[in-house]
Amino acid sequence: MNETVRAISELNRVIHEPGRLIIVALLATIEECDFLYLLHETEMSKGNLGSHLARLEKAGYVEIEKGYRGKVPQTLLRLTPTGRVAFDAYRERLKDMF
Amino acid sequence: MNETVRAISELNRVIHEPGRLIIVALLATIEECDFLYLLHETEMSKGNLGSHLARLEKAGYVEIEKGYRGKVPQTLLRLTPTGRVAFDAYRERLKDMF
DNA sequence: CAGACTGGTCTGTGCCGCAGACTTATTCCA
DNA sequence: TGGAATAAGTCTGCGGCACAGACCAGTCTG
Repeated sequence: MNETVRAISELNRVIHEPGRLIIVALLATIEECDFLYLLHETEMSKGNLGSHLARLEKAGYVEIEKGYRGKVPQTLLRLTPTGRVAFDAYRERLKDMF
Repeated sequence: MNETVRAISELNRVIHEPGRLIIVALLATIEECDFLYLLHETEMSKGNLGSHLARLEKAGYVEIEKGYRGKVPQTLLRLTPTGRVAFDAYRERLKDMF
């Protein structure tokens, strides 16, 4: 098995999925945002976005903080340190690929 | 929608899937090989490899030529020009991403 | 001629991406 | 003040896909 093959087969599948890759890439640059921002930016459906976020949280890559802005509920999303490490590692593997 | 998001959401899903990405990346460098070479190199199961190849053929990215080596059947795999273009485009998008 | 090897194909299963309906709470407006 | 509209998600169901492994047809080997 050559190095390219190894690099690809070791890609982090949680991050590799385009829907989640978008989320992680966004959070990596903007630090923090709310659900609606992601909803508009990604153009996903609410259901899809919600499930991707749940998956990222389960993996320990994203922190989901449910709170209020005034009386309106608001969910804030942040990349965890673990998530950032995983994302950086993912990008390194991509570079190895080519 | 920012540029990174756009680049990711326009990624070619056929190629993006790691199983097929391995196949395409291999074929891009070695030009031609047979089924068993891929089988060993990728460490996939036969069923999985066969279905990925079928999908790539359907997309017009890989050419599957069934023939014989002596009396033993042999299937040769090649990237089509379309496949090469698609792969190059995929890599360009990845570069745009970061 | 039995058993092993080559070179694949077929079938089944379980997970996952995705959309949209549903929910609860608040605010706007006539 | 009652009803529509909006915010902010959650829940449910469907279809498709990745993947493994059983199966098969032909060939070689002892």
